[in-house]
Amino acid sequence: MKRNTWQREAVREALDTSGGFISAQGLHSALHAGGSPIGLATVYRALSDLADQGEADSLQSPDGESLYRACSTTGHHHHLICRNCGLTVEIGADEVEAWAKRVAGEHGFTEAAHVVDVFGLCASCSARDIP
Amino acid sequence: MKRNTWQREAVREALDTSGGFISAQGLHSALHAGGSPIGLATVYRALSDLADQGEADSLQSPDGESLYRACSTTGHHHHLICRNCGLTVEIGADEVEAWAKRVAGEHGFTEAAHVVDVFGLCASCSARDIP
DNA sequence: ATGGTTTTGACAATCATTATCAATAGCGGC
DNA sequence: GCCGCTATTGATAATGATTGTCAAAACCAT
Repeated sequence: MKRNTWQREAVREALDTSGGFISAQGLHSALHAGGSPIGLATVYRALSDLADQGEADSLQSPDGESLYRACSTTGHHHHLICRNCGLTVEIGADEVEAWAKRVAGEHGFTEAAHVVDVFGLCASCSARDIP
Repeated sequence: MKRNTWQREAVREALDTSGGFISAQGLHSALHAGGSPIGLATVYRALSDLADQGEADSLQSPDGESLYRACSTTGHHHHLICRNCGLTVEIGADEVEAWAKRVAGEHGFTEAAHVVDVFGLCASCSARDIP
């Protein structure tokens, strides 16, 4: 049976609040900064549970960290992420789904999963012009 | 100044031989199995050099390891990878390039880069078992 | 409130990767 | 070919994220 604990709620809420993608360690720091005595291991567990249940998305930062984010869209989708400020836009991508499935099929591959993420500079960061 | 050492050659050759994506640790094991006394740290350095020079592609496996591969196509391309045996097919993806650029533009993003990789089971691995 | 279980959290363990640094080995100049 | 300078190597320590351990605490149906 699955139980409801304030720790899980805290993680869920912190995720919602953060807005963009954040690491487990980062979330733990944020929670501690907010006065919560939650343990690091618990944050990892909660995040991985949320990800399993589809309540959170996860992806790997370019340097190998796992990042998490509360996703509003419940179905399968991808992300457009500002590499400067972290602003994230959820994007549906039927086009890409179809393409991935077709390409996999053409080469005899089955059980195709895919990783599709777009990184760029959002409008305001572009305007401000980053080096 | 950059020097040519048999170690770097060994890594380059092992990469060519391997065919698919392989981890630094895996390459090191393979080299040792072949009798080479090359050091692990050296393999890491050589791989990261090759990746910098564009002689190798690198990507992160779903579980966070960095994988490397000698890429035959010099230009921009993506990969279709067997998650069981590592067989890799290089795929051009004009469709996806166009899509990524368009989606980024629609949201005011600039300097869009993208990560697009498809993981699946290749024909022979599909035919053989796998639960 | 009670009991049976799940969950927590401090800490150890693991795993990939990077840094350290003395010893080694390319390479240009002789 | 031989010297010397310096980049490179490699054994090992260090790092940093993540996972495992397990007794104590918390949850929930009764």
